Amino acid sequence: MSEEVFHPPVEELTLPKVLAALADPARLATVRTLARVGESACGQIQHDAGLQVSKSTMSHHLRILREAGITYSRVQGARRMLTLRREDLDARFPGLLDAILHSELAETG
Amino acid sequence: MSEEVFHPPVEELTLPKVLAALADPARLATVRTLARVGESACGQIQHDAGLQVSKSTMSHHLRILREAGITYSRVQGARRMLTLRREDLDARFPGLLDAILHSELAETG
DNA sequence: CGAACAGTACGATAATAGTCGAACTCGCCG
DNA sequence: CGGCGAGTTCGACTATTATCGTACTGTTCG
Repeated sequence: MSEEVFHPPVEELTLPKVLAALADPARLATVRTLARVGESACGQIQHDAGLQVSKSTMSHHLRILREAGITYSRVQGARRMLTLRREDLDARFPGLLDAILHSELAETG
Repeated sequence: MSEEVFHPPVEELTLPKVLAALADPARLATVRTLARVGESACGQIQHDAGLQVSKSTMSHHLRILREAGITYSRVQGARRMLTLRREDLDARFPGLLDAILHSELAETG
């Protein structure tokens, strides 16, 4: 009801899509940041994650995450507040998100 | 010593590369098959996984998996015998491989 | 030896993905 | 109202990826 953008239902999340969404350093950093700070807005996430990309590129990455079912976005005024869809991800791919969040040391190579 | 092809050392495995390698249905099927049957040769894996691609495409996918550090390949006669690098993956990304292998129901969407 | 088999390497092609800047929408506030 | 800030959308460009067929290397076996 209060949803203003598309989010795939939990039963439609697919492993290839989720993995593809996470297989990008910028998006991985985004997910880690979101896990750390909880709910946050696009620009704030970009800042907190230290991502040096253009606004449109950031928007693109956030769309990939959202359409893969990794993040949830609610509109609050002029902002989009994002959260991780932890429960949905855990329900569909148990242990996956935790494994990724706990592999912090291995992200850059 | 007996290695005849390149394998990245465990400390050089990176999460984006591993996730990218797994973010493909054909390669995911390959990994699941390898987890199920243990050691197997390229052609046999392709058959067991039910992959309908050309030989060169299969070879390409197997190279991606090997270079991401997901599989180990040893030469035995005319064949390459492949195994999952379970221990290395578990050491570097604890829980990741298990999470992926246990998500069998969610692969196709 | 020579044919069949296992797999790789190469080159081409088509599709996908990442990046940006500019233009746009919407809400907020002075 | 008018401008600013937050994001999205769009079009262009580039780079990467998936796929294939063909040619190749090396192995096994009749």
